[in-house]
Amino acid sequence: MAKIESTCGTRVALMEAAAALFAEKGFEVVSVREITTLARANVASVKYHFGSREGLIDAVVARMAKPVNDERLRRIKELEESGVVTVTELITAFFEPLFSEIQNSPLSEKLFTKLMGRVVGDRSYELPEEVMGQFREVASRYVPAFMEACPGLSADDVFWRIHFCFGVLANTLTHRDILKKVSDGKIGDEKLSVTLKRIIDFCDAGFRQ
Amino acid sequence: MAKIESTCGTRVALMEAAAALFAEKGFEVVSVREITTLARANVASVKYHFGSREGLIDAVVARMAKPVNDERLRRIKELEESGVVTVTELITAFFEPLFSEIQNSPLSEKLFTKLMGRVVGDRSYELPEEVMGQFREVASRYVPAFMEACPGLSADDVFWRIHFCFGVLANTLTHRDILKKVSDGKIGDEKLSVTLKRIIDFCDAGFRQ
DNA sequence: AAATAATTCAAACAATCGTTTGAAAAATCT
DNA sequence: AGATTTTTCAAACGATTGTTTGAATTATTT
Repeated sequence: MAKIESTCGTRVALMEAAAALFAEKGFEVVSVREITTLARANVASVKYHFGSREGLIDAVVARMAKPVNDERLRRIKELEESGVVTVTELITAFFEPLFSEIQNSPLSEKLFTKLMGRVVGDRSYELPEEVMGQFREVASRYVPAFMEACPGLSADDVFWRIHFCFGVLANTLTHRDILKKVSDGKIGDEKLSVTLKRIIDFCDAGFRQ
Repeated sequence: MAKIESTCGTRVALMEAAAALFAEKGFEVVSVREITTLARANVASVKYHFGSREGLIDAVVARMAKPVNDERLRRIKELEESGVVTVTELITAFFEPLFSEIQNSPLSEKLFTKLMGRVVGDRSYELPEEVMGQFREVASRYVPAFMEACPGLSADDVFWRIHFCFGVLANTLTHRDILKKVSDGKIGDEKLSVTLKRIIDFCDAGFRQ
């Protein structure tokens, strides 16, 4: 694995090395020594800068989730101010911020995508309370909006369908490369924006049935 | 965690204890000693009966996946012999065997569901070659069938949509209890068959758009 | 330039990891 | 019954885990 250069200190180098390794292998199976070696830092630097290994994970996850969730909130406010909101608009407002963040990340698209998928999908570790709070706030905005956009649906229906959309998202992010394997390299090389459109179309149809 | 009684020897006790722990925590974070303690067996018994820790994981996963994939193959043969096949029938034939197996499992429904979700969703570990072979065979049957059932779709479309269905399945299995948390206990207590119907309806609509 | 604070470092901590050993116990076969 | 195979067991293996220490180094402030 290539070494990662730090442009502003050990702290950032640690987070970027950790992010790359977490993406590749998952949170639970990456050791502190792997991270510090890749970041060209001392083993003790993790404790010094983040308190513990878990503190580093939390920092990495939080730094990644924050701009996405902020943009989700900004988008739904914008939508609600503009009048009647459709399911399609809501799904798009929920999914797109993730993908634009992927494209702006310092990590390679592939790594960032995998890492983001793990944040959403892995539950071997506890999400940091800071990120849980973000998700709760996002949910508290989007769930009522979805219910208003689908007057025929019960709260159960809406909750479940949002949950399904999450599943599509998480699985696609984490295992995007699997398609290439299964199809002998014929499928899975398209641009991220094309994949995003597939996801939105699928979830939109599933939601509206 | 409650102790697990063995009805036919250490080997089975190890597999059941391992299955329960893998379900609860994930494959990577459960130690051999945790497993043997829960199974009331010696540490060395894992090496004796399964060769290694990985051998035990493989055995647990294979034992779980086999009847499901067998039933999937039986179902699609049955469908194809009966004439024209619809997307809805294919999705049902693919999903239902999993859920009937869940209900027949010696594990509690909750644990088996989580474990099955990890088998489908976790990619921190490599699926055993035996199970990979099962999945390949199932895919080689279902993909052409889906393409025939959706004459308007390209191979790309079909692959991606099957992938999305997998995502819905994996996420629902692993994180079924999350809905209860997010909704303050109001949602998520329904019967498994009801949830299965939700999944099928969602994927069916998403697939046919 | 001296003093103070922030950061890095090699080395070691106890704990746990999966695995191995060789003998004791249990089960099976002759 | 004795002989043979299968299974269990306590104990230890080296390797690796996250964390901690206290001194050396660097950066910042006075």
